[in-house]
Amino acid sequence: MARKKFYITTSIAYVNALPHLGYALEIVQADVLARYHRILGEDVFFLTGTDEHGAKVVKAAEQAGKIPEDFTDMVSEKFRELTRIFNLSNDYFIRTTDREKHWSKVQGVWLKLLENGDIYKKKYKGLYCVGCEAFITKKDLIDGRCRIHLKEPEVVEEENYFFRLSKYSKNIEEILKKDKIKIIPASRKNEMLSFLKDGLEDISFSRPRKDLKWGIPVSDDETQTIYVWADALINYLSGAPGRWPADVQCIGKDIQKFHSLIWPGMLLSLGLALPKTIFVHGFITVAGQKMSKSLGNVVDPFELIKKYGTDAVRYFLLREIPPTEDGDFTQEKFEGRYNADLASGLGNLVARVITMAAKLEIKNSKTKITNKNLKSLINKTQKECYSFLDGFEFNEALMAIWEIISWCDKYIEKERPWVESKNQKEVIGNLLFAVGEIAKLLEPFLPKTSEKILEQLKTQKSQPLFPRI
RNA sequence: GCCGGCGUAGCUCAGUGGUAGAGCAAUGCCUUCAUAAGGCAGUGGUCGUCAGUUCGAAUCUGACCGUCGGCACCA
Repeated sequence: MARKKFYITTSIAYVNALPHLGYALEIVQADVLARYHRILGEDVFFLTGTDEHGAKVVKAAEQAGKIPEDFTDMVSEKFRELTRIFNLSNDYFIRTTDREKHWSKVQGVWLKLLENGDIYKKKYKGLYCVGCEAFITKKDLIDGRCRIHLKEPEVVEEENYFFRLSKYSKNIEEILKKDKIKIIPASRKNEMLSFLKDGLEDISFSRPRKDLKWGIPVSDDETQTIYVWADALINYLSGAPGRWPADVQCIGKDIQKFHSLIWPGMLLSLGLALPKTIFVHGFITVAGQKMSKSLGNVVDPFELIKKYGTDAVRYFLLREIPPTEDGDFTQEKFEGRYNADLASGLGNLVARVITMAAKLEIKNSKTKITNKNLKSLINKTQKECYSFLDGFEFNEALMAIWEIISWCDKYIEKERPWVESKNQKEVIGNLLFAVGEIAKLLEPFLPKTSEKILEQLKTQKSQPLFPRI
């Protein structure tokens, strides 16, 4: 029998700025799911990458004194490095500047949409701010003036290609209502449904080449550049040939609309299958405030990892940040979690068990579980853990695992296995077994730590997993 | 403005009609195998405010206050 396929994607990161902790959350969550489904024996493909076109990137490149080609190479490499330091198990890293893999696919999709009659040319009327050298939206206005340049914008008309999204509006509404694409959490689905009530409008799919050179040219019209949606979303096809449809697409709440409305519209037009689940995570605030350059409170994941280690940061993101809501980062919260859960909890338990086993020369390979309560707790926890992961509840899954740790600490206190007795070896045997099971359960979340624990069980040499801060 | 979420111990949150819960932090005691780690016990809350339904409300209803999010071409 063929193995069940599992295709999971993250959004592709926009390379106008360096990676921050919020993006790390998304790739770590996706990594846990990918690793979990590999454990289930499924044929997993895990895709991530970078989105590299558009005016903002050109601007950021200029500010950095670089040409877009070099700038995007540099920033994209930073994101690739992020995947490495987080120990990500992604199978591919797609870049939208990849002409061979991505451009050709995008242009092919464009032609298909055109063939289906879903792309047409239309005059686009927009508010253009001379100061910004770009179209701005009503949101950018204060008293009818651009909030940056305090000038009234001009109404400018230009010709764009449009995608007939309106045609699929009813269809998309049905799809979301019937959970043919399951949006998690439900509150995000409701947002989309309320949006769909009024029906969707057609959306522009291109910009004049003169305004946007850094992008993929429209297949049969050199005067136009393909706009972000028709470019970036295609990465899910170009980055993993033969893998579509995705089982899970991990995204942030800011780009929900594109994934829950525009993307399904495109797929319907193309006659492709729909993604099964869209998982929408929240944002990370810093001491209750939005992370932003202007506030100067952007948390650099590279520095965090350098200071605390990969798995400590993974643990914080998965345990402290609610999966689908905003969560808060502070140094105090981070170190609190670290000391309480990782150093005193997991790390300390592993150390005391291994030390006792080593002293008595009890080989892990010969241990078996004799305590019925422990046995049923482990079985129960494994089931819970898997079902929490099916529901994207990473924090709950970790809490369940930590119950075993707590049980073991109580068990040690009660049995006092450092005192010589006739069941001393049996007790330590049970503990060794439990620690091994904890390590196995932790693999999707803290892969390196899991490995270290299993290694220590073999060598019986205790080394601190998480030195106390 | 419209729509939706939330407001429970110092902090983070669980708890959808029947005598208020967990983890962290703080306190006391016990213990020493272990990363000054572990165990036990207590402390700690008029469950946002007001009104209503009910024998009985954190839990249902309404109003109000506070807070957060959504309301398409920035991704």
